Amino acid sequence: MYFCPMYSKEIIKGTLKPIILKLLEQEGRMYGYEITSKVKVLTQGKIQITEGALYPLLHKLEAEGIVITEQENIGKRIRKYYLLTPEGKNLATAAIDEFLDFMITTKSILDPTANISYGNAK
Amino acid sequence: MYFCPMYSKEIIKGTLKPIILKLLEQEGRMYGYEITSKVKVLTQGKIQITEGALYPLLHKLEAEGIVITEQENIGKRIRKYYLLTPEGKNLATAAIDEFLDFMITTKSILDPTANISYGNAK
DNA sequence: TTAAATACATAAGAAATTTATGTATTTTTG
DNA sequence: CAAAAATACATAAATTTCTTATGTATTTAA
Repeated sequence: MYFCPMYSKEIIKGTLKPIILKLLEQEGRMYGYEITSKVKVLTQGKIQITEGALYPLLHKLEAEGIVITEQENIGKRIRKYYLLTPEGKNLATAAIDEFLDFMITTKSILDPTANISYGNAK
Repeated sequence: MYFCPMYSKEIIKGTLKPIILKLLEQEGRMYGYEITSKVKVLTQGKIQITEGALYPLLHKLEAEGIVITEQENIGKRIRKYYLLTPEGKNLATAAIDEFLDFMITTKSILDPTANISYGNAK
C-alpha cells in the first residue's frame, strides 16, 4: 500500500500564515498544539507544522496585534488559546483571498487544462 | 476598477522551482529573461520573478544536472538557453504533480466550499 | 540622444522555516 | 505499573529561499 509522505519542505513555505489565519477565523479560538494536530488530520499527514515554525509565528502575530491570547489551566498544564482581533479578522480575510487568487494563477501555469474556460472568474 | 498588484513576497516562496520546471517541460528550452517575461505575461504581472532569484536557481539546477545549457550569440549579446535533462524531466513531472496535489490539499482548508463533496477524491 | 528594454550576473541582507533541544504533564499500552 | 507516546509549551542555531542592490553591456524605442 502506498503511504503518502509529507510534502517536500520548500513547498510549504509561505502557506503557514494563511492556513493558521483561516483556522482561527473558522474555529474562533485554537491553541498551538490543536493547530498542528488539526492541520495534520485535515491533510492526512501531508502537512505537519513543526513547533519551531508555529510558536514563533503565533508570538509574532500576537506582537503585531493580529491575535490575542487566553490562558487556561488544564490540570497542571497551561493551554494558550489564540483569537483573532478585529484587525486580525480583516487581515485573515485578505490573506486568504490573496492565497486563493495566487493558487488560481499558479494552477493556470502548472495545469494548462484548467485554463480552457475564460468565463467570469472572480 | 480594482487593479490587482503583485502578490506579497512571502506567498511566492517555494513556487519558483515548479513554475520554471513546468515552463521548460512545456517549451522545450527557454532563456532566463524569457522565463521572467513569460511568467509576467501569463500572470498579468502578479508574479514577477526577480533576476536575483532566477539566475542563482538556474545555476543550481544546472549544477544538479537537472538542466543543461546552450549558448547562442544574438548580435553581440549572449543568450543562454536552458533545457531539461532526462533526469530533469522526471523531476519536473514529480515536482509539478506534488505542487498540484499540494494546492488541492491547501485549497480544501482555505476554501471549505470546495470541501462539500467527500466522494472518491483522487 | 536618452530612456527603456534586453540579457546576463553576483553579493549582502531579510524572512520563513527546519532541526535540535529543552521542560513538564497526561494518557496509553504492554 | 513502568515505559512509551501523546500533549503542550518554548527557544536557538542553522538552512533555504528570496529580495534588494549593484554591476556590465547591447539593442530598440521615443
